[in-house]
Amino acid sequence: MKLLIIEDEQDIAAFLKKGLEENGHEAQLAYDGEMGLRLAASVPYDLILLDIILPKINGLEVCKKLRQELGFTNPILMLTALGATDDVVDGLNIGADDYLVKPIKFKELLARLMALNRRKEFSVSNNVLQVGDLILNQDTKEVNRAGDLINLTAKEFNLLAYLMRNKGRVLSRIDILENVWEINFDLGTNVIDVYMNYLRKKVDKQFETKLLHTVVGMGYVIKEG
Amino acid sequence: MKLLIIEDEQDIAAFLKKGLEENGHEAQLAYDGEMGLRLAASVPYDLILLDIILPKINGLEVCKKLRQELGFTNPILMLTALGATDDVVDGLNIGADDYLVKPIKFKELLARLMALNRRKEFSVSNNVLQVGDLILNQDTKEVNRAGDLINLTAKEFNLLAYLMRNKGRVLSRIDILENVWEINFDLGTNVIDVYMNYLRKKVDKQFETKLLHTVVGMGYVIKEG
DNA sequence: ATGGTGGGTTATAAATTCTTTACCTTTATA
DNA sequence: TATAAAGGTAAAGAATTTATAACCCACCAT
Repeated sequence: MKLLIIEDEQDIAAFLKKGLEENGHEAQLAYDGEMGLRLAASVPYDLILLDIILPKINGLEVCKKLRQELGFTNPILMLTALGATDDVVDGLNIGADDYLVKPIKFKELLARLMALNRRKEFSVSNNVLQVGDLILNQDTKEVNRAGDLINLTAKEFNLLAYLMRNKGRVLSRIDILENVWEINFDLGTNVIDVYMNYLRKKVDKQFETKLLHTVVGMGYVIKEG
Repeated sequence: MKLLIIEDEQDIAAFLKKGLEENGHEAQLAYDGEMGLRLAASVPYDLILLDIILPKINGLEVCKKLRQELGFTNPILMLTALGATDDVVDGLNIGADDYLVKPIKFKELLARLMALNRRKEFSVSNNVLQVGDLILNQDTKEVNRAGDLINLTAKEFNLLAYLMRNKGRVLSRIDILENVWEINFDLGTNVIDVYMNYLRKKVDKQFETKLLHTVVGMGYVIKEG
């Protein structure tokens, strides 16, 4: 497993990293909440070990952001000082999966990693794309916006996924034809226009802020602004 | 949720039962391991609270039997005295999902119930797959739905197992061909369609809620929704 | 040989999706 | 502001996809 340890106490962090690596895992360290979030946003971890007491952003806040803003779905295991029951309760309510009380017994940590991992199998790869409040899951082929399930046909789904994979980038019709329709010639068609229209009806119409934008003479983009 | 509390200390048991019921759960009591196993065998509980120190059969033994002999797949939450770390580690290795240290803080218990429930869907034992009320045992090759035994041929079984292992994920015909038929070319066949049809007749037809879904242009999924 | 069973193909109707067409609206710019 | 180009949209028709019944074949036990 590839793990992230967010922990400011250097000796504990080093102890955990060493122990985990000796047991065949790959562990990276972050020394404060900010750094932890930055790493989690750029590397797909299987599990995150998260200390509650941290500089800059505390662990509970980090946990919430991991779940809500980064859409992190793998297990989060919190580290807490003995007796901080309220923190633990908060953490579990915010989206942590488990916790360990310091001082950490390594044997117990490993047992808990196994327990968490057993049930993880699904959220393995992060095949979830997000733009604003629009979420597309490439595994389940489900699309949600602000909680509502949106029903798309296969072509519509592929077009939206392609746009979302290139969020913020303007895609020409040729780009889109090549990548979604797998055609590299033919410009005498307006299928794309028609499909953008379909998508808009399903994705944007009933919402205030529009995500699908036309750039006249250039193509289409999906973005929040 | 329907819970079973296996606990010999009457005051703790009563305290738990009362608290859980006040929070909208249904709780039953067993005062020793034997009674606990008997109840678990006859009633389908969503979760079991299990004390480790028990008369007749101790909690660890009960836990093992629940998993191995009764095929109980829902969460087991162990109750343990402060400091009994080894018991906890053993319990987690044997198949428990979590533990609580006595004295029990009720607020924490509730938070943990929520946390367990969120991830409950993934069954613990590796050889038993479950989607809704459909249960497939990869060891005995038995398939049940709502208690009825369903008779499948080998191919049907493998196809269903593959779908269930990927519950919620839409699988393309190519995925299925590769994994169930072990063919990586050939698309001039519709065996899959035909077999899905067989499965539907046996698995879905006589039930109100359908589990097998086709996603036009993408493939098939098994899921509850 | 015979009949049953599992595994697979073919054929076809029905459902759904895709594409084109035709016409309308908006935008850029001279 | 006039004009051409670009984009939006409804609707019809084409094409693809899926469900299902019927059929075929190989294998196995009798």
